[in-house]
Amino acid sequence: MTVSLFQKANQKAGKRERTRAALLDSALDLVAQQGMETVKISEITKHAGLANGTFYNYFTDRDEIIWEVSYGIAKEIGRQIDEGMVGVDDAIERVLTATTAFIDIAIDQPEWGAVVISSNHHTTEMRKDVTRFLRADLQLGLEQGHFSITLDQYLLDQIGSIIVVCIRTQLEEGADLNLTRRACDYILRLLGVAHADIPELIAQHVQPTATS
Amino acid sequence: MTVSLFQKANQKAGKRERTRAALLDSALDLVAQQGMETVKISEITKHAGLANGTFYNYFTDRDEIIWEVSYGIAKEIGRQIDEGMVGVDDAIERVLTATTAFIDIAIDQPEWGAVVISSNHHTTEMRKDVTRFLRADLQLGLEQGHFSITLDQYLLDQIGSIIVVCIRTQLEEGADLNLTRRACDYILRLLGVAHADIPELIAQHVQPTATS
DNA sequence: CTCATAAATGAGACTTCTCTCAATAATGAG
DNA sequence: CTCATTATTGAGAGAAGTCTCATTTATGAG
Repeated sequence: MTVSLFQKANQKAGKRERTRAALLDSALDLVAQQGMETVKISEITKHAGLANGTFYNYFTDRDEIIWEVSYGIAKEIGRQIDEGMVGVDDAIERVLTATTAFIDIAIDQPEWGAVVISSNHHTTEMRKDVTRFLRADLQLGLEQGHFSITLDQYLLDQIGSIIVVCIRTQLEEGADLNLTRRACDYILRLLGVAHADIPELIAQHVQPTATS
Repeated sequence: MTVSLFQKANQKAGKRERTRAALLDSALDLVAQQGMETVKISEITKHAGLANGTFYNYFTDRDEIIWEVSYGIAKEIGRQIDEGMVGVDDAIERVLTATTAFIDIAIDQPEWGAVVISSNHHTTEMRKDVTRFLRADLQLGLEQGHFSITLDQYLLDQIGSIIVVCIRTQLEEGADLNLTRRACDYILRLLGVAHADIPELIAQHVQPTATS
């Protein structure tokens, strides 16, 4: 159940780094279970197998660690998405690839999905971070003549929100590839892609295999 | 600044009803300012000009009053929207009318807008309540051959979420009729309305006059 | 192995609320 | 106006956390 996003590459780092990562991973776990609002410091330390006071050797307060958890996840998801996009040149393909990758990651790792959803509601900053990967692809699509849109943060928020609803629904009701396909459909409709072309485009890109 | 949704028709009711309504209106005000999570009971009573203990003559705990506030608003918005829809027969017109009315109400009365946004995130029940007015109109649109959709809660959530993003953006950045028009545009695109028809449809329905 | 340094510990002082209740005040029917 | 009923009051007990700090424990360079 426990993932170790922060421990990851730090196995051989000094004790200080390892304890810090243990606290972050513990916080991630708890945020996943109960949301960002209600996690208690005493829970984070207990769940990490540490004493209460240890927390204060590493973070000044609750907000600080919660923010680092969110940001760490956002960066990691961005990294994973980029990984799968190398060599994809067509803007529509890029949008579909990124969207399905994003949703797959969030569903495969519900801890992250929960954080993505909370962050999206609560901070404009995180929202910009999460939608940044889309902006360049939409710009490309405009240049390639695929889209009929006004490209600004409002549009990015609307698309991000389609993705978030898709993730939230699957987290609540169970994974369902069909909902991912429909999210892709809705996004292409929003972007003004010709209605008749959409089914074929999606069929190619949303295969019933999960990400690695 | 203070609205009196709950006091409204109760001016002549007994003292009990008036105090209860005062607490609800006070809670509404505070929820609007700081969200549903952080409102304290002691704040609600203080802001209503009552003593702390009075709260417990009317509600058992925080959740109870917060839920009543949300639900009261949802019902009132539904009522106001229905009011403006009498005699509108075409499904597309109905969807546009309801959408713009909803957004206008939430922007005109930011207290309500804030609650709508919070409720949407937090309870499936409230989400169903808020999207109920749409369901029948989408069914009508299917029968009239206007839409190309699968009509279920997922679609309703996606449309609701477009509206919520529109409201959130305007609450954060100031009222902007253009964002309302674009939300309508996005919704019609989502519903599969022919791209070429949309501008004209929207121009008729989103006038630069606010609701009554 | 030794020892200076760094890390971890957890009891408890503090803070910030919620909720109770005996005492007080207001209400309105007769 | 009277008085039983109903509503309000606010002090304080209790619950649930946060954060501090003197003390103990672990680490690893020499």
